[in-house]
Amino acid sequence: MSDSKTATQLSTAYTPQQVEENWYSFWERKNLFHAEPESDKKPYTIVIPPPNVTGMLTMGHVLNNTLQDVFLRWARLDGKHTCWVPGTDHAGIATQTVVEKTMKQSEGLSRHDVGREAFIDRVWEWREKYGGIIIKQLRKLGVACDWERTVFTMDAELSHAVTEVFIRLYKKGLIYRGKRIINWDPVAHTALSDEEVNHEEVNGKLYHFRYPLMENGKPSKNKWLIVATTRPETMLGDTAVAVHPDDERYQKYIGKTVMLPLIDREIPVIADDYVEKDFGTGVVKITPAHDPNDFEVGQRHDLEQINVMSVDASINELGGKYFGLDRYVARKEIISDLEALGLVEKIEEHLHKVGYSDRTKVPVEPYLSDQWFVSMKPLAEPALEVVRNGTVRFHPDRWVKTYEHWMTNIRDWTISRQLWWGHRIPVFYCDACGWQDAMHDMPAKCPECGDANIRQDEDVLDTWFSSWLWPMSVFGWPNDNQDLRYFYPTNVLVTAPDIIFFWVARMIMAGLEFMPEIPLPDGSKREKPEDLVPFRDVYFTSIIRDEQGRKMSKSLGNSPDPLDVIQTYGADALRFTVAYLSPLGQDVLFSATKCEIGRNFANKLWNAGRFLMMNKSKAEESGEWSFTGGTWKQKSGSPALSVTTPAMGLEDRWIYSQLHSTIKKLHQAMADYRINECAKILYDFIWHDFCDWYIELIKDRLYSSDDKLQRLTLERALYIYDAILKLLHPFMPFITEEIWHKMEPGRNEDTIMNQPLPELNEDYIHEATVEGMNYLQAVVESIRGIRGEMNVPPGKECEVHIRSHNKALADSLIENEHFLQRLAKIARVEIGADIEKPKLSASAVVSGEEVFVPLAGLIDIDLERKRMTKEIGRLEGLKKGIDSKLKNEKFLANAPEDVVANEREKQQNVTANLEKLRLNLESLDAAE
RNA sequence: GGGUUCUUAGCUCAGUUGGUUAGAGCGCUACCUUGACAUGGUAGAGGUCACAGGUUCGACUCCUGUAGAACCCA
Repeated sequence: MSDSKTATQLSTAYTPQQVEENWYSFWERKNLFHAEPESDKKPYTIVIPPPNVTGMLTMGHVLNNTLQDVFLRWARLDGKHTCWVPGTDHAGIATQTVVEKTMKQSEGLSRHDVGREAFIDRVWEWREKYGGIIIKQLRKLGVACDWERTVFTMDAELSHAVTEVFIRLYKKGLIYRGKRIINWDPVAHTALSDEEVNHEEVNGKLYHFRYPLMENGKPSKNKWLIVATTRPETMLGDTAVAVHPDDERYQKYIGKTVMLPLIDREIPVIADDYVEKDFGTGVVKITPAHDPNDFEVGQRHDLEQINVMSVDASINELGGKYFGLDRYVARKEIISDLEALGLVEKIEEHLHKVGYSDRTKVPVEPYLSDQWFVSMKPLAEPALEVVRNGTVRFHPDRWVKTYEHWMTNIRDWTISRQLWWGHRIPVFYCDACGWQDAMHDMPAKCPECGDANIRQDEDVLDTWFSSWLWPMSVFGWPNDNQDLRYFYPTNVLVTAPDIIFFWVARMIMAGLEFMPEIPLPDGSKREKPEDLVPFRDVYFTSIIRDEQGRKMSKSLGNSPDPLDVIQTYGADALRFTVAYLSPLGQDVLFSATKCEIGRNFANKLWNAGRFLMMNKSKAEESGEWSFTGGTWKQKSGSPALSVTTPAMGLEDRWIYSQLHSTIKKLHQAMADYRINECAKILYDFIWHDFCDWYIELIKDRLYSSDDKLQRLTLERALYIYDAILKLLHPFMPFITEEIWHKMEPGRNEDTIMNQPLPELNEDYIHEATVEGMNYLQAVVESIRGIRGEMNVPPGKECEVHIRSHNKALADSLIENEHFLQRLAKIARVEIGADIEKPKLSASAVVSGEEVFVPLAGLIDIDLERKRMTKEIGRLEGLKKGIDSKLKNEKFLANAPEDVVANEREKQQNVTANLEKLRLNLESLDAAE
């Protein structure tokens, strides 16, 4: 197939679907994403925030992974040795729940029916079959993950790291077991950490109950203390009522007792300054086993802790007649029973916060139980320091405050979970002698007494207990190896801000605690904080919301399926749109139709490329010349043309200048993590500078009969276009790869991924050139404006007469007057200092120069008068502002010199322009 | 209750250290199928930058307060 056919056969609309499939399999087949340590290159590493193994691709993932891919691909083109490690986490509760449900539905079995080992086998089977769908889906997005390095938190190596860390912290005394009030998930039947609980405001009730005072060993019939509670059912476990020690109303009752109704337990009235005098009646019931504050009060006063609930939050045998009832059923019955006894004082509407399980969405139960905890204070202190001193930088940096707040008020981490799926706690017990220790493998017999009955702790660890090791464990920690030495620390972590505590903070702690033993690549000791932290930069992504600003969620059904979006618009379009719409730190209101931004942009790029290729094919038609390696080659061996060949026109110098400004701005914005800025910079340069202006400007030369000029023109345009493809590639990898290959058919097995970015050369950035071009553009636009407003038919040619006193601008315009023909349908240009204003002409002032468009027979004097009056009005307003500034002595005294000078210049220009406009308006009146 | 953030054109949003004639995309209006592109081109309408104070020669930008919205933590 000849090149010319290829080019002309290109569809006028870009269709991404097939193109994207093809290139992704090409990249994978060539193993382009894989990286091994290379000592002579600088690494650039990212570890993926591991999606849940049960997960499906969401818009959140799209944003997150697009950003990572942009950073990584940019770094790669910028000469770094890039490695992006993908993987999933085992998501203890979610995965276990999914498999339990499946089992229940298909076989009617519970996990207890099959037993622990068999159940875990089933989870693995499920994972083999369905787990990691998201890993496949991510490929559709085009991400450059090193799939060969795909890891899973339950892999043997990563599990070893988990156990090792547990053992070390255990031996250091930083992991302990204790009986505490924790957050209990009554559906998943497990403890949760504080971070896994979401507090939401609900309209509840505040119940006021009468607890009869004891008099002479009997409950009084008419004296009572009124307690206020939002949770009546917990009264079954009350072991005291409390008042504030300074509360005068209740002084006389302190030390007395009341009778707990329904249960008939005599409980003391105690004084504790935890009680708020103003809340409710100032008397609170104390339930040490069901409220964290009450627990502490209970400890101070040595109160009994009575746990009245089972693991499913139903009332247990200690709840008397309510035994077996669900907590909310029990609540209703307790209220009606108390009402029957006349012990309900009142019930008020009450807005309060209820904690919900992050996983199962049911209200958590504060629950007294034995759990494992990590002491966080010692780990938090150094981790706080590295963020405060900028070793780890947050983008946007306001998250530092949130981080500081959490780190300085940090509480111990509940790490045990009453689940089967996960890393089992590596603590072993000998019941015979009471020995216990943490170790990798179960000992055959007790090291103390020799008893062979050793049992392992039943619980597993919080999934985040493996995730916090992720940047180390994916490279094999605790084994010292080249991967870990070379790729750690990673460069940037891209994550949603809602897991700043779950994950970001804890990873920093883990890095500082566990990495000092791993040497640097050169074998020297790793001791500087910047080598220990898991990443230097953390990019907190936007949150993707729907068009009404609601969070995307499954239950609302307001989340477009990214795969559908990709199918409709293409992955490039989705990626670009998401990057374009996501300012650092602000939420994004997204809907699928917004992808038209990216799709249209891709189409624009495609058609610009198609246009250049069609011209290239035409130039190659004779067979004498061919364009390869970025230049023209001739069979006879004539020297190639080059972009550095002299005689660049204004438009050439201008587009080179714009290109290098663009490169410069992109580097800066990229370094500042202002990704939406990068997308806008590219969009504007490509669409407006390159397509709207440059391509239009070179058409005359492309269509000229001088084929040398044609080739030279094309060479320059193709050079710019090639640079565009590379700069845009991180955002739109598929289409850029596709076009890059189409540009030069010989590139078969090569890839744009391995090309270097166009190098910034500031010598090309040329202020005077840009000014000259801007003048030309402004003249064109003023003529178009006149034509438009005077309703000059588009096909009708006009003349333009320019009274110019600026020789440089005039010369430049004379040199480039042919552009006015193409861009403004101007048949003839007259330019000079003594040009007369033609009668019956429309006029404008551009850069101080008067532009006249003779319009005999076409002009509508009234319309033109209106147009000019409007412009005069605008300038008058402007002048007024400037005048008052320059009259203000304080301004003259205080403002910097350049600002004042600038205002003076503006004043002169505006005044002169106004004068010209007024004169021209007068002459219009005269012409009538 | 504490903290963070937001409020700029009809809609969605940019606007980096205070000095711009306050920008873009969509939508709208008019014209245009001109030899890359109608997923397009040209021109145009549309904003007292939530409100009230303050700092400053100068505030969309900094400070305080008010109103509304969102999120996080107790």
